[in-house]
Formats: sequence, C-alpha cells, structure tokens
Amino acid sequence: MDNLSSKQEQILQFICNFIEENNYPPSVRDIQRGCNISSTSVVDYNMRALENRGYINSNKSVARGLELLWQKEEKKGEDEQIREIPILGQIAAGIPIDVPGSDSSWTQQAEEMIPVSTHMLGKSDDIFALRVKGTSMIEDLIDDGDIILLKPAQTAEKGQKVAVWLKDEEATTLKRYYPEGEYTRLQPANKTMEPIVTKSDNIEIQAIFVGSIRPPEE
Amino acid sequence: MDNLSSKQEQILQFICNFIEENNYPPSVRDIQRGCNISSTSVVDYNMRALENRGYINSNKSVARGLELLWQKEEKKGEDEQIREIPILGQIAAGIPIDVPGSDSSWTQQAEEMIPVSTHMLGKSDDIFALRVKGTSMIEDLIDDGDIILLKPAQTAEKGQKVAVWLKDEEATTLKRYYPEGEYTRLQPANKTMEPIVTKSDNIEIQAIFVGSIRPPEE
DNA sequence: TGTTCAATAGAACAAACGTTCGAGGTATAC
DNA sequence: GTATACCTCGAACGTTTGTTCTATTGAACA
Repeated sequence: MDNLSSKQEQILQFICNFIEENNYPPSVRDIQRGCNISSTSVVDYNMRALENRGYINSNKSVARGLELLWQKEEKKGEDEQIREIPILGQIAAGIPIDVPGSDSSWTQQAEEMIPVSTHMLGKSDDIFALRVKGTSMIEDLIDDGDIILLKPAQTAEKGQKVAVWLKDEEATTLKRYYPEGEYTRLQPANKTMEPIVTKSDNIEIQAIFVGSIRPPEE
Repeated sequence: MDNLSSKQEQILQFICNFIEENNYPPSVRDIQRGCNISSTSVVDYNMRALENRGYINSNKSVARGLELLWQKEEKKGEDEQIREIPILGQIAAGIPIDVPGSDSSWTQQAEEMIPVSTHMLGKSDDIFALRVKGTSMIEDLIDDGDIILLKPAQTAEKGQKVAVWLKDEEATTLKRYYPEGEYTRLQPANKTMEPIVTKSDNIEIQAIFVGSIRPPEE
C-alpha cells in the first residue's frame, strides 16, 4: 500500500469497512460523508486514482457499482489459513496392492477434498492426500484409515517415508526408503512385517510423506 | 426454501448469482431484466415478501442497498467444512505434569486457533484442542507434539482415552480410562510405562479424545 | 513573476434508482 | 353474483447517484 496519498488510503479503508458492515459498496456521497470530504468531485478524483492503480474496480454509471480488489493485510491472513487438499485415492501401507484407477500415477480427479490448516503444510502448493489402507506403518503412527498428506517428489532421502510405484508389481505402497546401491529396501514400520527388497530401477518415488490426519474415533 | 413462489425463488437465485459475479447487489431493474419481469413494481412486491420472510435485508431508498441473508445450499456447505478450534494449552501424556495456567480447567483464552475440517469433528460445537507432551500414548498413535481434539465430558466408557484431572497431584494427564470400583486405573499406551492407579474420587474426567492432528515432519 | 500541476471546491445535470399509485387480472370461497 | 386475497401491469414521482464543468488553492520551478 504505497503510492497512495493519505486521503486515498483513507477512502480505501472506508470502502473496506463499509462493505464489511453493510454487505454492499458505498456511494460516492457515502464516502464523502464518511471521510469528511467537502465535494463529491474530490471523491471522484481520488477514486480514479485508486482505479488506475488497481485497488478498486469501478463500474461506470452504476450506482454503487464498486468492486474492491484490495484486501486488508489482516483479512488476507485469515483467508489463507486453510487450503483444500484433494484426496486422490488410497494407498497400501501393507502388502502393495493395486490402487483403483491408478496407472503409475493417481487419478487427478479427486474423490473428495479435505480442508487442511496451513499449519500442516509448507509453502508448497502441490500437496495432495491419500487414505491409508493397512497397518504396515503403525510404528510411525500411521494407522489404517488415516489420511496422509504427500508432496510430489522424484527423489527422497534415506529413511524418509515415501509413496513408491513398483513397476513390475504395478502397485503403489507407503514405506520407509532405504536405497542400498543396486537394490532398494522398502521398510515397513511394523515389526511383524518383512521389508520389500527390489532392484532400484524397479521403483519410482512418487511422493514424500509430510503429515497425517486421523479421523475421529467411534 | 419453501413458502416461496417460483418467481420469488428465481429472484433469490438471481440476486445470489449477481452478487457472486459483480460483488455488488443488483438494482430493482437489474432483477427485472434478469428475471424477465415486466414491471419494477412486481419486483418490489416480491422483494417485500422475501424481506418479510427473512431471506434478504433491504435498506430502504438506498440504491442497491440489498443484503442477502440466504445462501445457496452448496455454498453453505463450503463454508461449513471448516471450524476454528482453540488450542487451549498442553497436556501431559507422560508423567502427569502441571499444565501452565491450569486450575482444574484449562485457560479459556486460546493461545492459538487451528482450523479443522468438520470431517474430524462430530456435530458438537464445544470441541477444543491441546498439544501433547510426552510419549505415553505412543501405541495409540499419539506422539509428543501432536495436537489432539477433545470433547468436554464428565464421564467416560471403560477403555476410552480421556483427559483427567488428578486432584491430589493437581495435574492433568491423557490416559486410557479403566474404572475398577473404588480405584481407577489410568493406563498409558506405552509398554515401558506403568499405569497410574488412584482412588476413583481422586480423578475428575474433563474431556474425551476424539481425534488427533500431527504437524508435518522436517 | 508567470507557469505548471496536483488537489480541492461547489454547482449542476442526466441517468439510475426505490417507491408509490391506480387499475386490472385471476383464482377461491361464500 | 359478491367478496376477498394474491399477484401483475404501466406509469409516474422524488430522491439518490455517478459524472462533468469551471473555478480556486497552494506548492514547485524557472
């Protein structure tokens, strides 16, 4: 909010408050009164300035035909605390199973969206969600039915939890990632289960685990 | 949306769409054109009906001084997928520790709010959140640092995860609840830890666990 | 001193606008 | 039939509103 005279700033604030209170935009004369401006032409003059700089959109000759393109910083923040994350399907955390509708990637058409706090997310805007089937990651606190958040990636660090595509098996699974040269070990977090060891060129990392959401009990 | 003639319903829809498109309300004559109504007085007539039934709020004699109190069902849904839950403090999932600022209840003043999908919540509107300290509930997939959602309650079923106030110790803890007559056992979900057994009248159930949210890794 | 330019002031106009009025239409009930 | 309630129509009225026009102010500059 630079380049603006104090009067223009005042007008902008007033418009913002007025809309918040009344749910419809103010007229030129509302602004005049609200900002103690002596003439409607002064309002008009400054409104043009605001419009040229892209703060508002004024529909000519329409009473109160006024659109606010600018938002107070505080309000901006409020709106951005939440993001809708698509749940793209299921992933096996047990024995790799074929994911319905998957052909090396997940269906881009989300069956469901889940609103997630930006607390849970980094700044990346390509995070998606999957519903977990199986309990192979139970010791990493990921249970059957949990919803996990994933960030698309082609590579991963040793030990990270990743969603990998097994080419030969044509299946996807969620495991810890341990590259060991020619072979790669996919380690479940469940003592009762054996790791999957497969040729490194048989796997394709698809996404890295970034968080989980557990649906309520009962 | 009953009690409305098809014309009134049409007008309501038009107003809704108009606002969504233009960010300011339509004039009487906008509605007239938009709904193919022959006279402005017909619009006026039906607008009064809508106002009397509480669908809109019309500011008299003000151009476009029109407030929409009614929302399309679809939009309602969108808005209600999220609720802001207050994080009221911390709770010990290990050895009971005194919660800062707690005096048998949590501070009502939330240090932070966390937006949570209504997926995670029931219909109850009094759910609050706490940050978990300690790992005593690790086998129930609740780790140190997790945020748990709780529903206030005075009683609980055997085996439920509850937040209890220990009167003598003046501390709160999160445990599984096993009432056994005169004494009550508070069972951690961690094999390395012993249950707390105390007289049943020494404990006061404060809330029941309903879900958890794990902050992202790294 | 004169010039320029952004900002202000007051008045006025034409269009847009909410509202009102009288008349008519069309059902249903008596 | 008459009565009543509900809705429609067209025109008109008075206000609100966006816009324009001209004049003025005051500072910056040469």
